[in-house]
Amino acid sequence: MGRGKIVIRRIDNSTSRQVTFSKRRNGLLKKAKELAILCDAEVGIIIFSSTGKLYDFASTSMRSVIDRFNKSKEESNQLGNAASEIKFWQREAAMLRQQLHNLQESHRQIMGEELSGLTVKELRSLENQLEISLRGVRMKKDQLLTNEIQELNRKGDIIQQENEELYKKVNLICQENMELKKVYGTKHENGINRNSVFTVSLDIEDNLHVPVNLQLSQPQQ
Amino acid sequence: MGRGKIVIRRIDNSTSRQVTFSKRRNGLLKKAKELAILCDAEVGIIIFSSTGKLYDFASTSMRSVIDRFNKSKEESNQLGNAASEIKFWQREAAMLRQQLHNLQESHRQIMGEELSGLTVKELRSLENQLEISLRGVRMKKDQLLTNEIQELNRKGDIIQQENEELYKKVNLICQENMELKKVYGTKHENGINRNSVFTVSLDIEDNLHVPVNLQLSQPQQ
DNA sequence: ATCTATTTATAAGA
DNA sequence: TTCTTATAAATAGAT
Repeated sequence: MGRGKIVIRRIDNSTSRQVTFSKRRNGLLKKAKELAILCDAEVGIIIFSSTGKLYDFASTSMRSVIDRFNKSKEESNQLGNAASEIKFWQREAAMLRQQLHNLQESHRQIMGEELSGLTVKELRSLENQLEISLRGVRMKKDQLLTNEIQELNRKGDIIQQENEELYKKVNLICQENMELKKVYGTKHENGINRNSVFTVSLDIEDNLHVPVNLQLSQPQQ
Repeated sequence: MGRGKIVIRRIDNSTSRQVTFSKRRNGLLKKAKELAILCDAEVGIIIFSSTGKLYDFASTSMRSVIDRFNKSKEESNQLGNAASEIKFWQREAAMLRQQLHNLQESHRQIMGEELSGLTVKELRSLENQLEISLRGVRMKKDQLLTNEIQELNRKGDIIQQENEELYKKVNLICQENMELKKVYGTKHENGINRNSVFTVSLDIEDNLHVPVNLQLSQPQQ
């Protein structure tokens, strides 16, 4: 795969050999990673260049790969006198790996992947489970939203109440002002006081509508 | 590099995964051999399929590769150092336990349990995922049922066709019998032949309705 | 390193 | 598993 075909034989030119090594090594490692991911395999690669430099890849860990290799090669323990504690932890890890694998499997199915191989009955039970889950999630969500609405309504009520009290106070003060004006108004007909009171009154009436609307509107989000 | 581009992600369909594993494993091993030869490198590859089957290659010998690897890593704690190996497996187990724990958590949530602590946004995403899963499961189930119906219809058709042919044959034989009776009938008026022929004809007509009904009825289950 | 003409690998389909 | 074939990917050789 290149400008020309080559025969598989040691490359004589040391520079070309070096370049090709670098390119192909990367290719090999990439493909090993892909194989591990695509096919859910455990892969380990060890490469020593002709100059002795080490390059390696392991989809899990090299130790795990090599240990598994040794175990697989001779069902007995050839690592020599492996202490029983090592054996214990290895079994522990194997057991956990198995559990993880099983859970991953069922998780994938729940997520709607890997459905081939299931019977209609199994699919029906899965469907049922998903419906139950969906109901649960929706109920929880609705509850949260309802709580939020209630909370907003409560706050709205408080604010409205506050405003009503303020409104009463303002009216009271207006009244007081009127009384005062009646007493002192004829002395200053230039209207400065009248105008300022009028403006304040308008502002307050505008603001009073806000909390009322707040309570009636649907909380967004 | 194929009829279509693929993303590097675990292949869901177990059959395709198996086929791809087989193809790519061969490709990887071939490239490893080429690298070793072309570039005068020492290469070792260990592959475990998802079903646990071992495939390996070593340009020299796996023992040599692994020994060199261990030496190169300059880990005094090679395959022999028990203390470090125990530590390794303990760490491995802890890591796996953590993974298992995380997956269990998310699995519980997917199953509609343990929903407290989730925000509305998270619940919405969960709901969405469940809907997608449910759609997938239902699609798969419907497909299986549809296939079953098709298969039943196909079988029904075949049986009906068979019966039609049998019906034709019977008619032909009846006709023949009639002819024979015309010729020999006057000689034996005791009616034994006539009765037996009549009975056979009735039976066959009864049977003929069965396959027709079979094809029209909806397959159950 | 980067470019690209070619070869090679392989995805999809029987 | 093995074959075929269209297409994607790797890479040999050049720059």
